[in-house]
Amino acid sequence: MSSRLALAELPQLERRTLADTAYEALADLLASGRLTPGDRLSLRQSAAALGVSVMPVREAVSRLVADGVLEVAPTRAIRVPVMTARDFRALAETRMAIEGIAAARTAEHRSEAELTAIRRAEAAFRAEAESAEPDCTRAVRLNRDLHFAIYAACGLTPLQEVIARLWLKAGPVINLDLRAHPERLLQGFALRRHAETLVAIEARDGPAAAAALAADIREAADFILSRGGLRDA
Amino acid sequence: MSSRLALAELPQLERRTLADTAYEALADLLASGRLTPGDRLSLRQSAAALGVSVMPVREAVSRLVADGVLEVAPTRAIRVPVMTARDFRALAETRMAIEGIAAARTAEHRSEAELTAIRRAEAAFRAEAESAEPDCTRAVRLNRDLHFAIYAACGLTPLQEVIARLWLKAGPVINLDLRAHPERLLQGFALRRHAETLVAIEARDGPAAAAALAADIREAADFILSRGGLRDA
DNA sequence: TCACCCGAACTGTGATCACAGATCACTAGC
DNA sequence: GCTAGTGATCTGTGATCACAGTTCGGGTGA
Repeated sequence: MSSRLALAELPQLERRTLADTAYEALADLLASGRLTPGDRLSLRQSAAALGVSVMPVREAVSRLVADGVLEVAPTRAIRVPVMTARDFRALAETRMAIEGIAAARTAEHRSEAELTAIRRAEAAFRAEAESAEPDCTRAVRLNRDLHFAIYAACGLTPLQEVIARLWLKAGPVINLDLRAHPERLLQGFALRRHAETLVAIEARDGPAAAAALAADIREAADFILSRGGLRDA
Repeated sequence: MSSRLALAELPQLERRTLADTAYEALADLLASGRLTPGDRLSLRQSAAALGVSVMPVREAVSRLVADGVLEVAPTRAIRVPVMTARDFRALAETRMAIEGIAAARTAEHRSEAELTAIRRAEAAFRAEAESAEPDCTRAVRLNRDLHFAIYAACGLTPLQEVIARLWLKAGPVINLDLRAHPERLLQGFALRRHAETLVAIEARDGPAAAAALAADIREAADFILSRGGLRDA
């Protein structure tokens, strides 16, 4: 047929189910901290809010439960898990190890284009953090963008997916803390570690990139733990 | 009440839904290689086989899809993903990195009881592999037991969960290969690496444990890739 | 004033039905 | 003989209903 070539250029249009949409909506609620540890979630209420039946929400929730981002209590209530300080520490250590690996690989494998993207993301976060009136919500998103710009260049898709799930799990705690204590952002804690990481990636120094990024995670976690907002183990 | 203490000793009995059971049944099918890459899965047929309605199966499948262990094709067909050689290599490299970390942490933190458990698991696998007529299915299970005995001692629950998901994802490919080429087991490839890992853990040598375990994963992956059973990227 | 109990309203879980789209065997037309 | 089309049957997706267990508020008892 004459249209063979033209048809070949058509992008595969993705199939989005209502469950996918519901998943993203809930994940966003969690990642942005509007759903905080201990909060309960009702299938029917969520469904009503999203304007669909319970079915898609049910599927979305079951995925989030499988990820450990939500949990069903023995009483069958769905809620955001309340992490103990011990749990949070373990999660942070896991993130330091795994995200450190990704940063190291990025430092060793990154292309120039990827380096440019990382530089741009770092600059965007810095601009927000150093601005006269930083917007916390925006800063959190830019911080996430920077981290994932780094992980995207590591060359290992499964590793990225693992990290994305860990972030989803840590999201509620981190954002809850940030909303309660936005001053940390102003002190530019993360800025130095980000700069160190960027320098290491530029220099193709894997171990240094891993160390700097792990330090970033550790300091953020230490800060949150020092606030004492988490339940003891 | 007088029975307060006695009641406190009761273990919380877990609530098992049909969806949980269906999930385990399907996961077992995948991990044991009875469901191989490319196979299609029907909700209704699976439900009939399990003697339940489609609902629990649906939920189980949606979890497995979220884990990347199953996928829904754009035609809405559910199937076991067919990995390209490139995908499998990326998965293996991710596993080498992450499971290496776990092994290193185990070497540095393990208790004597955990070391004993690991020794026992290693001996069990060795006994099966060196027996006159090794049973492949059994050997695969013992190999898994050994690896997870190591990971269980790493002290980081989130890390263990991450690894479990990676194994589920790699399961179909590995088991498919093993069923097609059981001779690798007989040659005792893995035995040396297991022994090296055990020695390193005994000596509390983290880097050595990570290297030995990563080598175990790499050699298994290389063997499978050399068979050419996987589609090119 | 406090503890208890009962019932209404809610919870997640599972089954069933409805529907649009995909498959596949088969046939009509060239 | 081979292709295009057609209809029965299957697919996953979503909505709805049924049910048992939980939660919570209001009343009754002491």
